[in-house]
Amino acid sequence: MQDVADRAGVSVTTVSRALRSSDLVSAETRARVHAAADELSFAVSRTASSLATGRLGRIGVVIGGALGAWFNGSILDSIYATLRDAGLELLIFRITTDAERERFFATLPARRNADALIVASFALTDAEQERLQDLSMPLVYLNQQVEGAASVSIDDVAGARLGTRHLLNLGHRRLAYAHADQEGFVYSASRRVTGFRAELAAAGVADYAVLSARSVTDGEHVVGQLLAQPALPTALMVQSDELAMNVMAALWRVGLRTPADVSVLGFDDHAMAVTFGLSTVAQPVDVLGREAAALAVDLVGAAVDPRRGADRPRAVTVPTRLVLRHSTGRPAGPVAAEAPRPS
Amino acid sequence: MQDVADRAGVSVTTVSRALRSSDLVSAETRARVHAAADELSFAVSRTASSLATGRLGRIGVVIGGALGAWFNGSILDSIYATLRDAGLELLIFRITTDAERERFFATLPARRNADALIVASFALTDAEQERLQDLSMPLVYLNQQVEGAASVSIDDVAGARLGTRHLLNLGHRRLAYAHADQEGFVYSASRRVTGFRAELAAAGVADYAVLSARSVTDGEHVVGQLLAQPALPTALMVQSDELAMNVMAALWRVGLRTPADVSVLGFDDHAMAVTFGLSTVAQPVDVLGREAAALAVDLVGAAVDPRRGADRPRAVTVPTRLVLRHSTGRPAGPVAAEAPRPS
DNA sequence: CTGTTAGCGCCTTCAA
DNA sequence: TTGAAGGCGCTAACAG
Repeated sequence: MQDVADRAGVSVTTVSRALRSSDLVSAETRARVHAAADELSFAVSRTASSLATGRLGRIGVVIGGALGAWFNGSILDSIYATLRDAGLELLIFRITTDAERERFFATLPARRNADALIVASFALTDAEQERLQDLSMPLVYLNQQVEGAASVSIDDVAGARLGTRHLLNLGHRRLAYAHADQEGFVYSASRRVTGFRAELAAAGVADYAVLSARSVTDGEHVVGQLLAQPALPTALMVQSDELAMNVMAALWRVGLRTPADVSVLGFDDHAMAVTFGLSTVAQPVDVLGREAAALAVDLVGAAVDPRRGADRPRAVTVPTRLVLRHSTGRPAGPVAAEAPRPS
Repeated sequence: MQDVADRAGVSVTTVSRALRSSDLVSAETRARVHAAADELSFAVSRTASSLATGRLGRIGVVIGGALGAWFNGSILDSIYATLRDAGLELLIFRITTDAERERFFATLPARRNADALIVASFALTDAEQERLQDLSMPLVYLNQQVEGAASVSIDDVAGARLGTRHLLNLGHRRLAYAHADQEGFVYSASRRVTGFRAELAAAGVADYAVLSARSVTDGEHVVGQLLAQPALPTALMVQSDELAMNVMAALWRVGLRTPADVSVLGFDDHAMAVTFGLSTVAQPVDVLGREAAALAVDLVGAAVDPRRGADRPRAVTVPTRLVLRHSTGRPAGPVAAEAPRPS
């Protein structure tokens, strides 16, 4: 910075101000400084300014599971975009194993290393939540409600009801719900089955089964259980698109067609859902990420300037919506369904 | 740090050393310091140490396209894991639009903000490459060869030949290759078609077509062109799994079965390929990411301590391999193919 | 093995 | 509108 100052014939202070486009610098001086900086292709060291200002300019995101997983990748995309617009960096804390989890909460590497933390779809224990409070830094929870903390989430119950209602409206009266055993630390969409049950109860339909898979990839097992029912359900709601697609593929393999033989409805709106024509309850990941990031940015701002504290609601709920493609249709009956089928 | 020092009854210097587990501190002192640090739940500020040491402890990754895209997400996963083991952070520079691209190369935000840069599957112009050289920081290219720079990549030509040979070995003599128009700045696997052609030439097979899609999602268009051939090709090699899956789905929709009517072979080994039984030429993303990160770490080390310069080869090539599932089989003939089919 | 002394590069008073 | 001085928290010589 000293060299820029020399070249522009001003002091470092002025360079600092000019580069941050402070209005305490005359337009002319500012131009001169910028020119000098360009010629020297000088860039301010974020590290040094962080040290001086006490603000890191960085928001941490705690992610459970692989970054390549659909939800994680998508959410990172929208968080990234929002932070970037705010001139902030994204710092990822990925947690994939129990060991990593323990280590994260033991050492809290985010301490003094980010201005705020977004906890993305990661089911925390009470102890872990408290531990995070100790960080005494702004916290935003994503798809997880925490007493007194800022959060952004979808309403899983409402979403599942929405989907179930669709199946009901199509005329299905013998249904099933499939979910994957939760993998421990990753956020579990377990409230969805509650919505499924509630909607059926409200409609007076009691003929349904709840099936489970060992993993999100285990469509076979779901189909196995489906076939074991006294009478084959005509519609199946699945906890996530990923599992739903595995179920669809398994269904096709045993010669069952969707939706002619069984309707399949997913949840999420996974990138590949379009490809295979999976109808689904869409979760607006882009909105989720954007809102969470915006909240984090706000909270950081509020921490600096307490006057603008409550700009934004602290707990926002983002609506889900139904996306109809080709995997749901009327149950087979006197008049055969005519929706396009994959086989 | 001062408070830890007070509590442990030593100087800040000693605290600093103890916390970095320097062997210049007695075991006893170190224990005392660690105890004090724990009690105060103190964490070293990376920002401050960066400023003092001149090393950022951070590796930048330039990524073209969405973080949620399969390749990007997967590569980030393996890079992350390797960096984390080395105690380094990951800083993402995502570039999705031309505007972002220009801005990135104009401002070079990575300058003074990362110790090294990994350029992931992002086709750079010569001017852009030079611009990066100006950064004078260690550079590692991923799936892109740059004169004199470190790189990690697969051999696209060899991979495509491998896949083509498989189709040939199955008995196919009328083939097609499908690719998506490159999206401009994202890395293009255009060398793959070269491998396809070369292998066919070597086998003396001249009966083939090259089809193109407008996007990676546009399976319909590929199928349209496929059906327009004088005689339906019995096997189709596709540039990427994502496009291949869209093609498969389109094929099924028009009533063509894989592999009974046409074999489909992808390239990548996308996470969803298993689900839909897509045979493919696997690209080992985990190895790619790990090697690239390791190379970056080495180069940073070498920059500090020039003695250990050439530990690791500067241009590594990672082998692809064939993964056979259910989308490829013998062409229909006197004896019908019996591989499982999705319909 | 431990402490003292100087910065790292920037930003924020305070003065001019 | 500009500059000078001091300090952010840590680490790297240099002593001892």
